[in-house]
Amino acid sequence: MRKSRQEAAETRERIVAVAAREFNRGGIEGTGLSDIMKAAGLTHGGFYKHFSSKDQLLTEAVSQALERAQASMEGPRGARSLDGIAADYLSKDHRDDFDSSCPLASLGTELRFAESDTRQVASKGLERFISIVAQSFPDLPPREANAKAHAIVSTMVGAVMLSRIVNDTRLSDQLLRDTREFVTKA
Amino acid sequence: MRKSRQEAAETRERIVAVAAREFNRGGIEGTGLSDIMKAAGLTHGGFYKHFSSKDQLLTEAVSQALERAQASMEGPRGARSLDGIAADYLSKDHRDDFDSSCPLASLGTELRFAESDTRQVASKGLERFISIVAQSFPDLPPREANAKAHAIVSTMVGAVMLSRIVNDTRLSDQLLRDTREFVTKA
DNA sequence: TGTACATCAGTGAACGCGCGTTCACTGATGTAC
DNA sequence: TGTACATCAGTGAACGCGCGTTCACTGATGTAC
Repeated sequence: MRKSRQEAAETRERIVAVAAREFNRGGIEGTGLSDIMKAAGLTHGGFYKHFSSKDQLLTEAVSQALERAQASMEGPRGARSLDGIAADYLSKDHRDDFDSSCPLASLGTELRFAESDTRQVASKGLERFISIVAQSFPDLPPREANAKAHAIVSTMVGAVMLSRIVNDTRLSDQLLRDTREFVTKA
Repeated sequence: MRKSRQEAAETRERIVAVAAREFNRGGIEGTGLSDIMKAAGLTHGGFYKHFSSKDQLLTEAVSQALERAQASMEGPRGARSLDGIAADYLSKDHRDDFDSSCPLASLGTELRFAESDTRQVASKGLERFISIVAQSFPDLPPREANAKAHAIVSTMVGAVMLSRIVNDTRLSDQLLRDTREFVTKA
């Protein structure tokens, strides 16, 4: 049954990638380790050969999800324009797709119950998000650019979260569209 | 052991009020019926004399929490000014106090897993919030006022949620302050 | 290079625990006469 | 107004279930000589 070191390393990566998707989709408490292991093509018993706890996996999954979500915000020469970032972040695709969703918008209110390590990773991801958005205001003094970025990141995360709660598609779409226009003009 | 009809009605109200606070504080999945009943001074067994399920209680608790949070946004003559609403919503008090917290900011990402009734109540509460904020723009055409309100509500809900995740107090405070200034100038 | 042994990735059963829910029971309240 | 009975709010034990975690086991991989 033993797998080679390389296979084992690949398995571990696969679990983290699957976990990032499953947590985004089902929430932290709503997603069991069995769900994740099954989605990774394994049985649940082997989990602890790779991770010491659900929380450790969560921390790595949130970290990877943040990286993946933010990768598309940066082009070859630093951050993309705010218009481009907002167009992606506030798209129906982002709302409906959990594979590369921003975990701040997917797991937001659950993250405050997570252990210290996870919150640390989430905080760092938020700071990076803020700094990417702040780069869209090269003409503003750094303090002002940062302050504006704080508000705009809050706006985008809030809009995606709310658009997912609402059970009326029209309102959900409208929230995204109006917020995108608002951010673009900011 | 039987209580009078009035006492029973008071007990039911007390459970809903306590539940609103406890759900806001601990999240939906993180708060057990035993926790709520204990906080209401009862044992868990009697729960089903008042409610048919946890979800029914959740629906009523979210409804009441929304009403309580929005009551302070309206004065004797309609909605208060946006400055006043933002000052309260984006205060440290709101961030740190779960007794009368807005459930959109406390339970946000968990609400999308709730049953249809609960999501309906949350959606209606969001629409009411939007309409209150839209009243702050009496000089704008209704369509524009509504669009602006969509973005501003997203901003406020997002900022409070993020300020609760972050484990660095300075960043948390800054998020609230910067967002408040941004909203006030909008 | 070949052999003997140690390692360990993955399996599947089992663990204790807390959850939402049910139930038999109690005894004060409500109702019928 | 008083009495006999039905109702039912609240108690506390019990239920089945799924969770995170542990464990004995398997057998291919890795290591030592």
